[in-house]
Amino acid sequence: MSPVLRRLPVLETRARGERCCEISAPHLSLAEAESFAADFDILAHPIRLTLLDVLARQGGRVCVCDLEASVPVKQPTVSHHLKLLREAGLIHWEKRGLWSYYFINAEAVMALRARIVDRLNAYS
Amino acid sequence: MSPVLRRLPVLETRARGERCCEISAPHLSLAEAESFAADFDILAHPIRLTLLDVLARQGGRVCVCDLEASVPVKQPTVSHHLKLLREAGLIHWEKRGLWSYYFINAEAVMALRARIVDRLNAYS
DNA sequence: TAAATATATCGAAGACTTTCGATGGATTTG
DNA sequence: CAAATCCATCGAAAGTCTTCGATATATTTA
Repeated sequence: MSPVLRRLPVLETRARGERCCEISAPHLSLAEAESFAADFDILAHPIRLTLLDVLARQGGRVCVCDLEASVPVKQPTVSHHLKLLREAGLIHWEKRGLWSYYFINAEAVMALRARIVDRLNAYS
Repeated sequence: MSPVLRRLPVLETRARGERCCEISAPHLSLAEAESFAADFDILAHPIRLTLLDVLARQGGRVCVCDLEASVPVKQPTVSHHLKLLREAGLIHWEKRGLWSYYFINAEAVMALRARIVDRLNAYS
């Protein structure tokens, strides 16, 4: 029998209303949980994942018109998702003449990946 | 000057309406993007992250009453998030007498982490 | 200077998510 | 069997997110 199982009370005979288990407080504060959730949230949309994919593959600058051609939504929606990615720090932009060019912030993406991997390592 | 910059057209003199860049089609299909987005989505909530944290730290079974004590929402909300985690395959449950005991599906969490790391590696 | 263009932003509509009170089924205990 | 308890589910209310047409701004070209 594993140590984990030995630690459990006899389940069916426990008095009602009692705590079930010796349980530690969550080590994650609410603020930490919200911050990690925001990390996952920015990635939790297929359009944003695709835009990041195009920008990462291209390596350099890509204009909005080309990004628009790579996803099945209209231009204002592309601009909206680009804004969210920008506000999350994952991409940069630059205006040149009539065009807006976007490019990956590789350092920010690596930092995000590190935070996410750390969190997931706590779970298994 | 980097190869990336040399490949760019002269930005300001490009004819209007033309493609801006030599851009490859996204290598991510819409279905793939949706599937990855779902992976991030299940983790994109502070309550779910906290519940997973408690379950992972405890290692064994935890009853709903104790999970409820570890997050600032009411019992139906805890049950709702547990259901989402269950449907995503990240946790298992078991009823014993009056109580429901939940526990981590460590294999599913590891598989999720592997998919997420793969995807993030494509971005930087 | 007028017309054309790229794209950001606005505002509204619709969809989806979160939360919780109320309820109900299942189980245990007196 | 009655009372108490745990907790899943339901349904409604509120909140948030996504999408897009319309518009505004900046820029370029004729």
